[in-house]
Parts: sequence; C-alpha cells; structure tokens
Amino acid sequence: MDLTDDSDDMAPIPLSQRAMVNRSAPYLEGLNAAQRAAVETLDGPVLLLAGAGTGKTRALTTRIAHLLMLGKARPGQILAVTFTNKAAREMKERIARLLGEVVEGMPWLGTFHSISVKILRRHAELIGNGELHLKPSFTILDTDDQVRLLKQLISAENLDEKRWPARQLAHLIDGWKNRCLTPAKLPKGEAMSFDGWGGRLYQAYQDRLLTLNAVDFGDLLMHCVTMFQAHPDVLKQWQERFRYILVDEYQDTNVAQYMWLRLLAQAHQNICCVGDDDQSIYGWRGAEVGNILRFEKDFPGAQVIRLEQNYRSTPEILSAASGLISANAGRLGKTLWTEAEPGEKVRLIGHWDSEAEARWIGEEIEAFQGGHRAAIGRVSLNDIAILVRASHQMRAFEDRFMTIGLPYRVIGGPRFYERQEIRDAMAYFRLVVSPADDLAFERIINTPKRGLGDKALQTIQTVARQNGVPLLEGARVVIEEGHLGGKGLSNLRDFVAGVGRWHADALDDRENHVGLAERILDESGYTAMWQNDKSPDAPGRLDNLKELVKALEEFDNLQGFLEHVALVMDRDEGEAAEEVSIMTLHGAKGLEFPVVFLPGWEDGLFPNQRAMDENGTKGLEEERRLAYVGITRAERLATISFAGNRRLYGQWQSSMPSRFVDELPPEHVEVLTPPGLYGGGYGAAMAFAGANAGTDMHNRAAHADVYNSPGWKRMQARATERKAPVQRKSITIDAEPAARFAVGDRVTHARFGEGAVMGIAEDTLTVQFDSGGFKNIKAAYIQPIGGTDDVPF
DNA sequence: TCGGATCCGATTTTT
DNA sequence: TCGGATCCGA
Repeated sequence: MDLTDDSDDMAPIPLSQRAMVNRSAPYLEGLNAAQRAAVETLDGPVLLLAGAGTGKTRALTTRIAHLLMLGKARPGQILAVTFTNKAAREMKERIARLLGEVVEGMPWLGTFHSISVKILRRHAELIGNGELHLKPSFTILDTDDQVRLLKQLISAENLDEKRWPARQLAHLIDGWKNRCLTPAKLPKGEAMSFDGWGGRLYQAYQDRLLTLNAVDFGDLLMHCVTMFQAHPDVLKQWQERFRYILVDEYQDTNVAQYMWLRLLAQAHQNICCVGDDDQSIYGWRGAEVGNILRFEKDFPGAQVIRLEQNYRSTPEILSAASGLISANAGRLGKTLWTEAEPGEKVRLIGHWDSEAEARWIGEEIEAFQGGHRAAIGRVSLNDIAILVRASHQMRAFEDRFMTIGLPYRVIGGPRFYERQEIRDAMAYFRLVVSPADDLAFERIINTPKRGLGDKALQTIQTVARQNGVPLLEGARVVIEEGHLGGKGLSNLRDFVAGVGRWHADALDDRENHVGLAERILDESGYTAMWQNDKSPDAPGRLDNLKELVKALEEFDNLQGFLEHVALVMDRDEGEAAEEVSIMTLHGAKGLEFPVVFLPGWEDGLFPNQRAMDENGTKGLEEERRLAYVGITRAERLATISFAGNRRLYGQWQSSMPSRFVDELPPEHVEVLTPPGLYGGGYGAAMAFAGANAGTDMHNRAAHADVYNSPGWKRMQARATERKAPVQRKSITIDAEPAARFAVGDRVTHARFGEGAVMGIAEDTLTVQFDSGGFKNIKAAYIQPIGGTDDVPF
C-alpha cells in the first residue's frame, strides 16, 4: 500500500458533473419527506433513527451522493463507516449507481477496522512503549493467533492452562480494548480478573505484539484513539480532512469506536449517525446502546430525524413486531407505519418436538413450491429463510431437508479463510513473504508431520531467543550446531531450505506468484498430506486449496494478497442455486425475505437462559430485540413456532413456549393447530404427557407442565373457541444487589441446581455448581438454600 | 512423536 | 450427541 499518495483521495469531481447537478438531482426523486430531510440536512450533527425496512441504506448512500454532487466535499473528505465489509461494498456499489459511476471509489468508506489500519500505517512509529515502536508494515493478528500467543505467555508464567484458559483471557483483553481501557484503568472489581494475573499477562502480551510488529483487532481502534489523544497535531490533520462523517449501525458501536468517532468529528461536527436502538443485538460483544441514546447530549444542537415509513413488511407483521418490542423499557421510540396492503397474520404453531417442527416447516416450504398459497404468490426457495436463535438448532432442519431433498444453504458457518487448510496454506505464504513471522512458523513447522513436535519446537525457540533472532533463523542455527538429530534434523533442513528458496523466488519479479503458491504447497508436502488423507472431507479441502490459489490471480503478488485477507475475510456467497436459507437471527440482520420461519421460541432457548442469567433484564431485552429483528425480516409471511420437547446435547428436554409468544398482540396473530393434535385435546394432551414422562426423571425442568404455560393455554383456548387470550405480564427481574450472599454460601439455581458461592462482584455471583463448573450469574436468579426469598422462577 | 482412548463442555460472532 | 482437548501407551 502506498502510504503517502493522497492524490486519489483528493481528486475533485469533474466540473461537468457538478454542472449537471445544478440542473437536476434525479437521485432525489422518489424519496419521502423524512428520507429527503435525512439527505439534505447536511451540516451539523444528525441522528437518523431508522426503523427496520425504512430505506436507511438508501438515505445514507443518497446523502453521500448529494454531498459529492453539491461539491460540499471530495470523495477523500468523506468518512463513511460500516461494521462489515459486506455493508461497505454494498454502499460503494449503490453510490456508484446513484452517480452513474462518476466518482472513482470512496477511499474512506470502510469498516472501523480497515479505516483504522489506513490511518495507523501512517503513524505507526507513534505507537510504542519507549523502546520499541510499531513499524508501518505491522501485521494484523487474528483471534486464532491471539489465543496461541496468549497460551505461550500463560505457560511462560507457569500458570495452569485449565484454571486460566487463554481463550477467556483473550476475551477479557478484547473487552478491555473495546473500551479503550488498560488493566491499570479498570474499575475495581474487574481489575482482579484472571485472579490478578490479567494485568501482568496483558503487559507481556502487548510487549510481545510490539516485538512481533503486530497488532490485534482490538488494538486497531485503541491505538488510533490513544495516538489521537497523545498527538493533537496528528488528530487535527485528520479532523480537517474528514469534513463529513457518516456512521451506519450506530447502535452497534462500542466505547472505543465511540471515542474514535467523537475525536474525529469534533472539528467540523458534520456527523450523521444512523441506527435503530430496537435492533441493538450485539451488547454481548461490547456494543453500547447508550451511545445512540445520548447522541443529542454529545453533540448539542443535533437534529434527530426519524425514518418511520416501512417499505418492507405487511401491516400485520409490522404490528406484531411493534407490539412485542413495546415491552422493552428505555427506547427512543419510533412508530413504524406502512401503506402496504394488508396481508396474512403472523402465524403461530406449537409442535410436539423439534423433529415435528422441522418436518412441518419442510412440508410448508414444499407447499409453497407447489404454489398452494395464493395470498403470498409464487415463492422461490431463495425467498424463504429459517432464522434460529442458536446454531445447534440448524441440524434438525439440515437432517430433515436432506431426507426430503429440499435444497438449502446454511449461512454463517465457518468462513472460507478460517478453515484449517486455508489457514495452514496462508501460514506458508506468510512465512515465505516475511521470514520473521514466528506465529506462521509455529503453525506449519510440523504440518504436514515432519517429526518435529513440541520438543523440537522448544529447542528452536530456546536457540532463537538466545540469539535474538526469529524462529526460522533459530532453526538454521539448530541445524548448524546439531541440537537435533535423526529424521527431524533432515526434515528441518529441507523445510528451512525450502522456505529460503521460495522467499528468493517471491522476490524475483519474473516469477509468477500464482505458480509459486502452487509450488510452495506441493514442495512442502502440504498438498500431499491431504491427498493421502482418507477422511471424507479431504477432497473438499483440496478443492478449497485450489480455490485459494485461484483467488491469488486477482492480486499482483503474495504480499498484496495477505494484506487483503487480514482485513477482508469474506468469501463469495454462491447465489446461483435455488435454496432455502438457514441462518441465525444475528446473521439475518440487515436482510429481508418474503417468507420467514422463526422456530424454537421456547423459554430457555429463546429468550436464551444464559443471556438472562448473565445480564438479567438487560439480557432479556436484548433477546426481545433479537425477536423483533427476526419478525421484521419478513416481507409477507412470518411463522413463529415452538416445540414442547427438544433434543439438546443428546438428551430430550421439555420446555415452555417463549414468553415472547405471550407478548405478541393477539389481533395480529393466527394460531394454527399442530398437525399431530387433530381429533381433540385429549389425544394431543396424552401424546404430550407421554413425551414428558419419557424424559429424565432426575431433571426437574423436564417436568415443567407445558399445559400450564400461558402461551399454551392461550393457544388451546383460541384454537377451539377464540376466547380472549390470557394476558400475562412479562416477567421482569430487577438487578438485585448481591448483598444477601456471602462467599461460601450454599445456593440453588432453577436450572443448574445446587452449588456454592465462590465470588461476588456487584450484582453478579460466581457459583460453583455441584454438577460441576463455574457460572457467573446475576444474584436475582440465585436463591440461598433454606432461604425464603421469593425468586420469580 | 504420534495415534487412539477418554473426558468435558456446550449462545449469539465481526474485524 | 458430538467435537475438541488432553492423556497415555507404543
């Protein structure tokens, strides 16, 4: 990447184009009043509250086009931030379309991370710890490398991996960096995390990153913010550059991103944040709804524009979703409306078990294909989505659809660049391009098996450290000085010689990098490793490797490819075939489908038990927003379902319909009679009871009486005689101080059973359950044994 | 060093 | 149930 050339950023729009704008602005036609205001209120802070399906992306991209056309800013002076690469790509395409491909790209339209990288590369030397400084060529560590590095540091401190798992530490560090905090600045309770080792390991980790000239994802944002804070002159330069700032999905910003934005927006104050507090579903990874709620305080004089006309869904779907979300407190409040023709009510159906649920949905989809639903019209499989809360729910559908031969695609599985074989191959390329990449070296030194295990690696590491050189260099010394013997030695010699040879070839301009990549994989024996592998997925992996090599064609050299992959970890989504989409609710955000199935609405699964245990009312509300997101994905028909019994971890568990079912406004919901329950309540009830009796007798939850659940009663009542539904207030559990507990107390939890309190932090208890394992749970969900406190559970 | 046996734990996931 | 991490014997 060229670090100095700004000419592209600053290219003005050709005069002729601007002249055209003065005559007319065709892209403004067809916008409603609110959208138009969102586009034309250009100066000063703007908060755009855009409900689901209200044309937010259109408003946002038109706004950018308008800025350019009016000559308010050149492309290089507009900062537009998204959360995913996909969103950034889509925005670029839309802008190009609006402008008739006038503007050559938007250099500062991208994700928080990709933009931070561009900024950091120009000021890398300002980041450091006094002795060591980052170099502009720094590499970006992904989560996998991050964890491996932490593992090393943990064992270097002689800590037990079991008690202090690297993954958990990585998660903690992420959380700190999300908030631009170092362990020293953490609030009291948190500072002790990882048993007091957190701070020390954090320091060691950051130092190690500097030595490796690497940053992790969290650093990208945090370094930017700290750098801006420490160097006002640099900050000023960037503030002046970005005359207009736009932020998509503002409700998903975390504290670090919020600080980053505030710093950059301070000079011009032309910041337009677009978001929907009702669609904030990423609290668990650091998103702060508070950012959107206090926008007006942060930017005094901010204009708030609401986009409330929905263009996506039928009135029934919209009303059902609105009714549900109204149970949440502290919303900014929007009233979505639509001019769309009435359609079908949201359908609700209960099933005996998860298999029946999958079977029924499969049959429904087949019926659509047969064109049996005139009200909806012809539906292609691509128009249908099944949105689940947890990915383990997907299996039932995959199994069923496989048997009946219904084509489906699972969206969101392991990404292309996260697959083992791809990461291995990438490590080879990384090592060839930068021989000092120790993490890459460690990953592939014994892949394929070269008889170089832990012992050999340790020897190399020791020698490398003694000589102060990278591992590859250390390996050379090991060979020369003969610290290793036998087969390992000769294999190591071949490996080191190979890397040296490929490295030289990579520097040779005449060598084609695609051919080189192929040769690396062949000569190293990596391809052969999978060819000899008998497992059923080996052929697929070989295909993936071929695809990887093919992807290289689009780049000038290996270096450029690696730079791209570190940040843009996306793969092509084959849209060619007719397939039903199966994905998680989180994965469905921002998408829309004519027909949507929402299975698994059972208490414990959705709302998810753990979300409620760990975050109390807050967690429940986030689950409810997730339900809202789910329903609002549907354009014409939404079908919610729940199952009385579900196989979880190989055991049958029965559960009650979700409390969200009770919160749906009855007038917009049609209750369907489950297929197995024709012929009267008794037979059906017996079937249910039988299923319950057959489950684990020791599991108290298994005996929960499905028929006493309000959701179920209501279903029965309405299916037979259309009585007014039993209205139940949703259970709200206020965060309760943990004061009534002390460490060592015996306690009980509705799901996990009995245990002992091991730690207390604010209103959260760490409990070791007799069934094994620690859990962090809000005190409100825990009952002291022998106590009389009434816990609503 | 490597492979098979065994034990453990199990949301959501982008960059 | 199933995938992984870990343990242990050859």
